[in-house]
Amino acid sequence: MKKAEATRLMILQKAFELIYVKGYQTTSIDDIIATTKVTKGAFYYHFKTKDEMGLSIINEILKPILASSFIEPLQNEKNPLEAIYNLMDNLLMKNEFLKVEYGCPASNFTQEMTPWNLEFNKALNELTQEWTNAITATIERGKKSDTIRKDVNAKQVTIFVMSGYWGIRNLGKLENSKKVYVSYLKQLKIYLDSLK
Amino acid sequence: MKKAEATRLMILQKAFELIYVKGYQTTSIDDIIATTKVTKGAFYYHFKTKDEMGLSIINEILKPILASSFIEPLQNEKNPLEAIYNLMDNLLMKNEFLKVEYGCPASNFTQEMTPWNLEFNKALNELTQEWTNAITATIERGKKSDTIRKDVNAKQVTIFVMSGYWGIRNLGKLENSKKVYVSYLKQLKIYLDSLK
DNA sequence: TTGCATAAATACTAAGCAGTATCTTTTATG
DNA sequence: CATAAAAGATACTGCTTAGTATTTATGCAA
Repeated sequence: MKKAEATRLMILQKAFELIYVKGYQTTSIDDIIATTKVTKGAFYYHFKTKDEMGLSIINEILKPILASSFIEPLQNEKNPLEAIYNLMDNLLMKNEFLKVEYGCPASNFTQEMTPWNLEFNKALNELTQEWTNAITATIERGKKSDTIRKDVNAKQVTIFVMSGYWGIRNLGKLENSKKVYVSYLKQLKIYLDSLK
Repeated sequence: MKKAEATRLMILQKAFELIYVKGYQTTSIDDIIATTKVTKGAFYYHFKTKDEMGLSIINEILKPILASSFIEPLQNEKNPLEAIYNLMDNLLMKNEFLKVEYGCPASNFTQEMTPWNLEFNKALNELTQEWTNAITATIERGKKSDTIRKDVNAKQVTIFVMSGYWGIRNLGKLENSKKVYVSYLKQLKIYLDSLK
């Protein structure tokens, strides 16, 4: 029971890294069993299909990453606007797992799987919704504590900020350079300051 | 010479539409010859490989679209900030070819082909660079005509605006709704106004 | 009309793909 | 230690893929 759970998680982890680099469609099960050194029998013991594995990656790998790296940091800072800026700065410039040349895993997944796979779409939507809610809540906190103007539309700002993040990840991927991240962050700061 | 050129273009056009909907990897040559009703012999007469066709799509289909729908509109309006806003509004809300559920073709291509295909990356980079230059030039025009503050960093603003566009296309794809476009556009307007 | 390059049709190949059937090993429990 | 279930190994299947080899039709210059 214990060791099996470990292999399952190891498969998910390694498969996730492969998919992050190569994309879901182009990562074959043979690729996965080659890098995990797990046999096909073992793979199909743990997962009925490739898509079941893909969904497990979203729910068991991506969700915890979202919680720890995308949501928690927002809740541990006092100043809401600083919290949002620092989150982005950390994700783009300091996070060691997310690489500029591979973009954002959730964004990649979305681009690749949506709209032709409904189950993936649903799982990714939930993921995004969680992040959206966390950012919106942070802005509302700012409005309550008077660090953000009352007339600011929290939901709209969230969408604007999130779209910028996804877009700059894609742009960084294209240019293979963090330079664009720096520009983005500077303008993000200016934009966020305008909400005070 | 004439009819052959026509079939070639027809293949590119139909293949582009298929790829826009399904993605490059998952669009097979058999898919393409089925929908174009062109035989494999004809296809491989016009294109040495699938990737050569893909590059031709970028250069012969995407580039003209970029010029006519993404760049020209910027040059035909007097007020630079309005030009940028109206461009985005048109692309997101009014353009009949670009569908919310399929996102932005260039962004999709970038996400899917970069970083593992250098030639695609180069072609897409040129494409993006052209758009970047056009937006930056528009902002500089605004600075000269005093409709935009002199201390505004044109390049930075361009990157910020472009990343927002790409991101919101991806978000729209995920939610399969133009609602997010409306939110994005409202905040874009506020942001652009802050540059006056 | 003949000759020849351009253009297109047909049938094939070799490799890769997700998934399965069947067997063997490991592990937990009485 | 016996045994049954859990976990993993191996070999295979049927199908799809990009690309090729070869043949056939078309259009145009002489």
